Amino acid sequence: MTSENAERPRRIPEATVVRLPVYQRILSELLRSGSSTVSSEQLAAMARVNAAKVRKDLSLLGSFGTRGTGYDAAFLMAQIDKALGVDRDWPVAIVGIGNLGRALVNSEGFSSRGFRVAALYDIDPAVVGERVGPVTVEHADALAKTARDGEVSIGVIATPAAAAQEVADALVTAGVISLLNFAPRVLAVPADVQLRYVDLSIELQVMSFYQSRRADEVAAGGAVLRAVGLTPNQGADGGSPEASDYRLT
Amino acid sequence: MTSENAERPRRIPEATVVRLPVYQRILSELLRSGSSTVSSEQLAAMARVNAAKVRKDLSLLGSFGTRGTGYDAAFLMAQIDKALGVDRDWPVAIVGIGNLGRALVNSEGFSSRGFRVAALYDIDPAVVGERVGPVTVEHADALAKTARDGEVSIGVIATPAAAAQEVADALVTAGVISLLNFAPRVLAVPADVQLRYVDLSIELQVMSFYQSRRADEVAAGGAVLRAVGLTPNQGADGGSPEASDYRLT
DNA sequence: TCATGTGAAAACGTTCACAGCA
DNA sequence: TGCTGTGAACGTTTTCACATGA
Repeated sequence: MTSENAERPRRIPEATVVRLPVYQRILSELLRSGSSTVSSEQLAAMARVNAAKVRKDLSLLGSFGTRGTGYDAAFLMAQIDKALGVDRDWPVAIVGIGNLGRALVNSEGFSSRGFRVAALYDIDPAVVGERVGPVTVEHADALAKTARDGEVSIGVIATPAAAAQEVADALVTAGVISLLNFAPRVLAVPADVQLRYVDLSIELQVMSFYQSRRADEVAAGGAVLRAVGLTPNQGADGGSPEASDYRLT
Repeated sequence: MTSENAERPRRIPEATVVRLPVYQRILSELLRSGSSTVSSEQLAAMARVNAAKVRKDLSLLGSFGTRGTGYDAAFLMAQIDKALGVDRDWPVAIVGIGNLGRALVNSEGFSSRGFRVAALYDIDPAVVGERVGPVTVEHADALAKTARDGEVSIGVIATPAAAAQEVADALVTAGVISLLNFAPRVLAVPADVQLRYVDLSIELQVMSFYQSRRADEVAAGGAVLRAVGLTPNQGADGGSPEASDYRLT
C-alpha cells in the first residue's frame, strides 16, 4: 500500500544498514570526481572493507551491477537512497543552538543528502529569534506544537549534558520517535524510540584502545614490522599497494 | 614488559570495545547520582542491551563483580579505563577551529574522560593566535613539528570537507596513527592508520532507514500495536516497565 | 576476460540457562 | 536469596570460491 513495490524487500541486516551510507558518501565523491562506474573492489578499498562484503551488501538490494564492468554510480546511489528511505522527506529539528548546533545546521553533510532543517530550538533569549541557516530559532517551549503537527521526523539534541534528558522527554512527548543525541549524557527513553549517540569521548576511548593495544604488541615484540615511517602520497616504491590507491583528485 | 601484568589480557572483541565506553558513561553518571554499586541488569537497561551481554563484556576484563550484589561502580570504571588504555596520557590535536572545532574543545565529554587538548590548528589568520579553551591556535603549518615530537596521539579533523584529505595527509606524515574525522569526506590513509568517522549524515541515514521501515510495517498492518502515544515521565499506569525506569535524578 | 552474484563454510557475536558463590 | 560468571546453543555476519553473464 506504499506507492510502488518494484523489487521484493529482502531483509537487510543491521550491519549492512550502517555501511550503506558509507557507500553513498563514496559514490557521491566518485561522481563529483568524474567516475561514472565503480567496482566492488574500489568501493571496498575506499570503505576499508572486504570486496565480497560490498557485493553481498549491494546484492541484498537487488542486482544492480554489470558483470565485467561494475556498478553505475548514479544508479546505485538512487537505489541505496530508496533502500534507506532517504527518498522521502525527512524534516529534522535541532535543539540547542550553541557552537555544535550551528556547526550541524551549516554542515555540508546535512543538506547534501536531502535532509531538511525544519526547526531550531533554544532557550537562551539572546538566541531565540536569530536566523541560523535556513530558519529562525524558536523557543524550546514551541517544540511540542511543531512536532505534534508532524513537522519533525528526527530530533537532534545538541544541548549541554544537563539539559539533554529534559529535551529528550519533550521531543518524545511531542511524538518524535527518532533521536540523535550529541550530548554526553545517557538518555532514558521508551523502548520503541530509536536512539543513537554521537559522542566524541566514546570515539576517543575506542581509538585509545586500539592505539594502546598496538603499542603493547610492539612492546611485546610480537608485532609485524610495518611500524611507523609511512608515506601517504609520496611516491610508492612498488611495495604492496592497498587502500590509498583510490585517492580522489 | 609493560608496567604491571596482574590479569591475563584476554582478547577483547571489537563489538565489546565499542560498548565499554558506553558503560563508562553510565557508570560515571551513576556515581554522580550517588549509587556506588550497579547490577548487570541496570547497566543493560541504561545501555539498551541484554544483561547477559553486559556480563560477558565485563567478564572479558576479569571477575570484578560480587555475586548477589553487583559491581562496584568506581572500581569497575577504573578497570575499564585500564582495559581501554585510558589511564595513559592521550594528547589530542584538533584541526579546524570553526564552530565544530570550538564545540569539541569545550565539550564536556572531552576532559571529563581524561583526554587532553594538546594543540589546535587552523589556517585562518583571524583565528591563528586566538586562545580557545586551554590552548592557543597555531597555524596548520606548525602541525608537522608538534606531532613529530610525539606531542599528539590522536588527530581530530574538524575542517570543511575540501580540506580534510590534505589535513589527514599532514597528520599521517607527522606520525599520527589515529584519526577521527568529522568532515563529510572519505579519506585515503595507509592501512595501518586507525581511522574513524563521525558523520551527521551517516547517522541520519541510518535513522531514516529504521523509521521508514517501521512506517512500512505499520502501513502493511503487520506491526505491533505499540504505536505512538507514549508517556515518558508521566505516571506509569502499571503497564510493562522497561528501560526508562533507571532514569537518573 | 573480468567482475558480479551467491551458495556453502567458517568466524564471530549474542543469548540462554544454570552452576557457583556472597 | 540474588546476581555474577560462563559453557553450550543459537543466530548473524563475514569470507571463500566459483558459476554466471556481460
